[in-house]
Amino acid sequence: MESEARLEETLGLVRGRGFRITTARRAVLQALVLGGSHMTAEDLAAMVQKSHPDIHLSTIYRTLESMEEIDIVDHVHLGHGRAVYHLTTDTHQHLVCEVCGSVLETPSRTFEQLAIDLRSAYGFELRTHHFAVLGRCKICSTGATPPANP
Amino acid sequence: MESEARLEETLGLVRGRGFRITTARRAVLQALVLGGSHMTAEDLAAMVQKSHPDIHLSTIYRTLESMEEIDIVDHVHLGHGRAVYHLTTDTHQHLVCEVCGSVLETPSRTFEQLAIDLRSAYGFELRTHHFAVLGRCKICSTGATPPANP
DNA sequence: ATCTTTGCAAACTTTTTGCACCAAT
DNA sequence: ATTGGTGCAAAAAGTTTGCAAAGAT
Repeated sequence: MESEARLEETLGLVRGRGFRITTARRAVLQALVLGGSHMTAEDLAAMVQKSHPDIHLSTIYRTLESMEEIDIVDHVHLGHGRAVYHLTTDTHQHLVCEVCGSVLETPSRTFEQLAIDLRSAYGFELRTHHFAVLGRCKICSTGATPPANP
Repeated sequence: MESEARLEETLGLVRGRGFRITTARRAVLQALVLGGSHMTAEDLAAMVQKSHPDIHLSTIYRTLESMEEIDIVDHVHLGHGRAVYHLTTDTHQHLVCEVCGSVLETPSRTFEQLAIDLRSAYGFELRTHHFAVLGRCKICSTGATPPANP
């Protein structure tokens, strides 16, 4: 099983950085491995609590925070408040439809040219996969309300 | 005065859409015209309250909501919670440094190629100037912690 | 044994809402 | 005179924190 190996590898990193391996951390990382890459803290809590009902939401937040410190996890704000979390090994972008809320993934490569442009024009180092791109998905953009974009 | 004209023009749109012109709306739109394009609701409240101390923050939010409905105002989430608001006539992008928080503006044109790519690959209509781009500014990216980006 | 991490409850921040009053048309 | 807008206070929604107890090393 690929995902098992991925979990163990990640746990190795955690230990390597001097952090303890706890039930909560194992469970959260497992949920991140299995659950895809648009999981909110609450999604993760729900998933984790299926097997470990007393792992508290605040523990999820603290775990995520620790994992971000050591670059194992990253989060993205999809626009309307709640953040979504994913393993840093998932390198992709989110295209979020602001009409229907659907999320499309695209490889980071799509943003390479933009990164180059911003670097040369402004010295700005784009952190791809740390922001969501808003717009309208194929279905919603061909519907009644056309995009109000120039 | 250019900004006066801009305010009156905007108020015309408000009236044209069947919305009433109130002291609060005039004041908020004025603040948006004068205050630049990274103003949070609180920033706007502070600005408005200099001359109209009893315009409540909740009124600011409701005004912004109404103005968004009729496409006069748009907002962007800069990552860490609070949203910033701007007139839709300000068409530019925000490059937000996730280390120092500074905000750089870039013309929408910078994102034209990306918009074209996303449209052809996914049928996704990018809404430029509705998202913030996170990364590290020139100063912060040459400092101690290098960007963790491939 | 030590020092991290957790559970809980409570605080916090940003935004939204219910309701009675006020004001623009 | 109507009906839409506002002030206030209180509720949501999402996240963070203080503290004492539990758990990993």
